[in-house]
Amino acid sequence: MSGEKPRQAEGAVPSKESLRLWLRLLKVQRHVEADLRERLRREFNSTLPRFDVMSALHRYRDGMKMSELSRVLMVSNGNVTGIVDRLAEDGLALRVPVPGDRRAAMVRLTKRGVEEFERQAKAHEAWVHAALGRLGPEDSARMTALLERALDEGETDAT
Amino acid sequence: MSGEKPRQAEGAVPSKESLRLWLRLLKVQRHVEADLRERLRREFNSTLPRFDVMSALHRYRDGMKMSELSRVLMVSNGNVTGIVDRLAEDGLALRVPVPGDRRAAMVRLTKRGVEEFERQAKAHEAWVHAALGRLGPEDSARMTALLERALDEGETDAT
DNA sequence: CCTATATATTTCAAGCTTAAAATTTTATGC
DNA sequence: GCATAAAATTTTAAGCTTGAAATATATAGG
Repeated sequence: MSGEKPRQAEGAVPSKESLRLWLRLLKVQRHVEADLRERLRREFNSTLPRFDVMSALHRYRDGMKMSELSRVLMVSNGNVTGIVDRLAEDGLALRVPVPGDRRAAMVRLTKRGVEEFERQAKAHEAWVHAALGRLGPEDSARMTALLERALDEGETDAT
Repeated sequence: MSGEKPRQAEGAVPSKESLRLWLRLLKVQRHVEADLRERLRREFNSTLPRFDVMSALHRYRDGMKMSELSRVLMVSNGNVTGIVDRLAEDGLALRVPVPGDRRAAMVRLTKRGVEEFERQAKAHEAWVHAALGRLGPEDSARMTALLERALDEGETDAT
C-alpha cells in the first residue's frame, strides 16, 4: 500500500487543495449563473437553458440534430426535447426533417429566433463582463488557460 | 510597455475575454459536476443536492434553520424544504422545533446521517481530486486565489 | 388588545434534469 | 427478405429548482 514516496508537506494534503478549488469554482459559478438567470428572466422573460440552446443553434447556423445539441451542451437527450419544444412553441426554433433519415430532425433557429438571440447575446456578454470583469484581461486569460489545462483529461477528441 | 492608453489590442474586446473565461469555467464545472453526480448516484444512491445539504449540516453540527440552509447553499427556500423532507424520510436528517419560535425549525443530521455523510465525503474528496488534481497544488492554489478575487464584489460580509 | 408588518416556512405551478424504457427508423448478417 | 442490432428521438417517473402565493407565528405601534 503506502510506503515512503512523495511524503506530502504537513497539513497540505493534495486532495484538500483540489477540494478547496472545487468549492471556490462552484461558488463563483453559482454566483454568476444566478445573476444571469435572474436577468434573463426579468429582461427577456427567458431562461438559461433556452439561451444555451439558442446559442448553440446560432453558432451552428445550418441546424443541429437533437443528439448533437445534447452532446454539445452536455445535457441529456430527453432534456433537449422539452426545451426545443418550448422554443418551437414560441416560434424561435424549428424542427426540419432530415431527408433520407426519418428518425432524425434538424433543429434551427427561425429568423425571429436569430434576431432574438442576438439581442439577448449582446446583453448576456455585458452581464458576464460585469460579473467577472474585475479580474482584468491578464488574470482572465491566465485563469482561462488554467481551466483549459484542468480539462485536458478525458479529451480523446479526434478533430 | 504598450504605447498610448489602454486602447485595447485589435480583436481583444475586454468583455470577450470575460465571456471566454465564463464559458471555460462553465465547461469545467459541468464536467466535474456530471462526474460527481453520476458517482454519487451509482455508489451511494444519492444526489448532489442531498450531499450539499448534508455537507452544510455536517459543518454546522448544532443544526441550521431552513432559511440559513437556503442562504448558505444559495438555493431557494422552497427548494430546501423538499430536499430536507427526503433526507428526513431516509432517517438522515431531522427537524427539531426551536423553543420560543414556533415558526422555525432546526435541521440536524441524525447519527446515521453523520456516519453516512462522512463515508460519502471521503469518496467525494477523492473524486474531486481525480477530476481536478492534474493541475497540481501550485496551479490549484493560484486558481483558487483568482477565483476568490473574482468573487470579491458584493462581498459586504462581516465575519 | 388589535391591527399592521415582518419573519420562517411551506405550497404551488412551471420548467429543468436525469436515467431508463419505449418508439420508430435504419443498417447489417445471413 | 428477415431477424437482429444499432441509432435518433421521445416518453416517463422521480427529483431538483425557481419565484410567487399562502400559512403561521412573532413583533410593534397605537
